[in-house]
Amino acid sequence: MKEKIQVHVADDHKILIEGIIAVINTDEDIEVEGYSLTGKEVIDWAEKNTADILILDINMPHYDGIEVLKFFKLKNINLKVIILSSYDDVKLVVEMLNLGANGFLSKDSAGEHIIKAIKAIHEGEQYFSDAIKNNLLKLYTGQKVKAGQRPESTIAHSLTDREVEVLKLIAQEYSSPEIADLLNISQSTVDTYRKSLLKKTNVKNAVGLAMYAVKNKII
Amino acid sequence: MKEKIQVHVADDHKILIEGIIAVINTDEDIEVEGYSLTGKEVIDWAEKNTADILILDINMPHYDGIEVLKFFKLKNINLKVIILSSYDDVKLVVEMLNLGANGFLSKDSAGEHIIKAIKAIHEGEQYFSDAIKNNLLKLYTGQKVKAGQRPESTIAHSLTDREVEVLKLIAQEYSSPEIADLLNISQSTVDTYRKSLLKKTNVKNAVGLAMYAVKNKII
DNA sequence: AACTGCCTCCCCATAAATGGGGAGAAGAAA
DNA sequence: TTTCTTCTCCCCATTTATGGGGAGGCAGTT
Repeated sequence: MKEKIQVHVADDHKILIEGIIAVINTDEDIEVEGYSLTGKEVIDWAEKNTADILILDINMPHYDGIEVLKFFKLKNINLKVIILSSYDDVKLVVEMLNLGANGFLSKDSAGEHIIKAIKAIHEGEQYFSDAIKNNLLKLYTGQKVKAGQRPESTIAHSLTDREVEVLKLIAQEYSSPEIADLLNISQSTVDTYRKSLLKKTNVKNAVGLAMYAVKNKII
Repeated sequence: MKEKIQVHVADDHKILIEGIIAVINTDEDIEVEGYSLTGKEVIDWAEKNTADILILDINMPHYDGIEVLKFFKLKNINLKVIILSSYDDVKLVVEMLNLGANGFLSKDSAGEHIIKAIKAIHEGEQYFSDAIKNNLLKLYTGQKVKAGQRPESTIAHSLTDREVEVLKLIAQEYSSPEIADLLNISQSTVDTYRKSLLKKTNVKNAVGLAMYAVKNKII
């Protein structure tokens, strides 16, 4: 008799965690090792414990999914990660793939998909919700997304630290003069960041930046 | 032996529904009658079927929670409704109370709270997540929120149809000249709407309007 | 008839945002 | 050393957004 696959679940919605646990418990080969309610809890947990697979929500208080992945990369923590997402945002998927995520599940998908995803990823494959897979294929026409293969990021023009700082403040309704004040830099500099943010994110105006920040869980 | 309380669950996240069903099944007095994945499904269901209590997500595709409540009011459908919310937005709570919602559960709350909420509401009381209750009390100091009582809305300066139209376009990155074009009105008029929107929503700028639109599920 | 809410448009002015360009300093990477 | 990135700041100009006011038309209510 083989060992059960150990899974850790991280999501800020307790009800959802309970649902996932209930679903996973219907399968004999998988076991929920524990759960975390915030990104901080995940990081604390990962420093002392381990599991085979982490199911990770991208939207959590105190360090979101992306920051958790960055932490793992930094600390060389090797954990297979399934991203649980409300969004089928392709840019986000690419960024997370580059950060080491192994699969993506939309919260819309039925519970049974969790089981499939866990087993596939445990076997070293990748797993994508249909919606996400389709979006990916549209982007990387000709490139197939299958086990062991990872599409190269072409749009990962990731924002610099300072750009993210400014973006956060823009999304919080601050004007350029106010941001300049808060960051102790000149308004010209803030405006420079505005321009590069508009270019990099490919949106039209500050509203678009705010929406981008929301979608990408920057705020 | 008394009848079980019949509950219908509406949420666009199947996993969450499964979680709620799993939780509810642990209680002997409650039974899940069925579920819906979109607002439209809820409305279709409500026209032919009934239950004691509806657990309703505010954020669903094809008619969101608020529109479902409005439909119930219009059709005089009397169903006790528990709102399942990711947001503790007070304005939203007040609006939904006025539309006939009986209780509010944050998705953050543990599963056991669902049971409590269902039973309380079935007894004719109201039920609020702690976070929501606290916010409400802050607003209506002195007014107690308990069974049979419903706080009067003081901030329900609900937006007019045209204002909502403009707001939607603002949140989609359109500028005033563009909106004027789309709605076949003059830029001056669009700017007038911008002003009244800023006043009514009490935000600072277009970014704030966009965020308001997101929070209040207007887009 | 008087009132009220909503939609529409205009005047004025200032503040803010966008779009283009250039450029220096510091530090990391090659 | 040279190259690259990031952060910083400035010039220019135009377009948008914000803030204040007023006002007519229209529909529905009292």
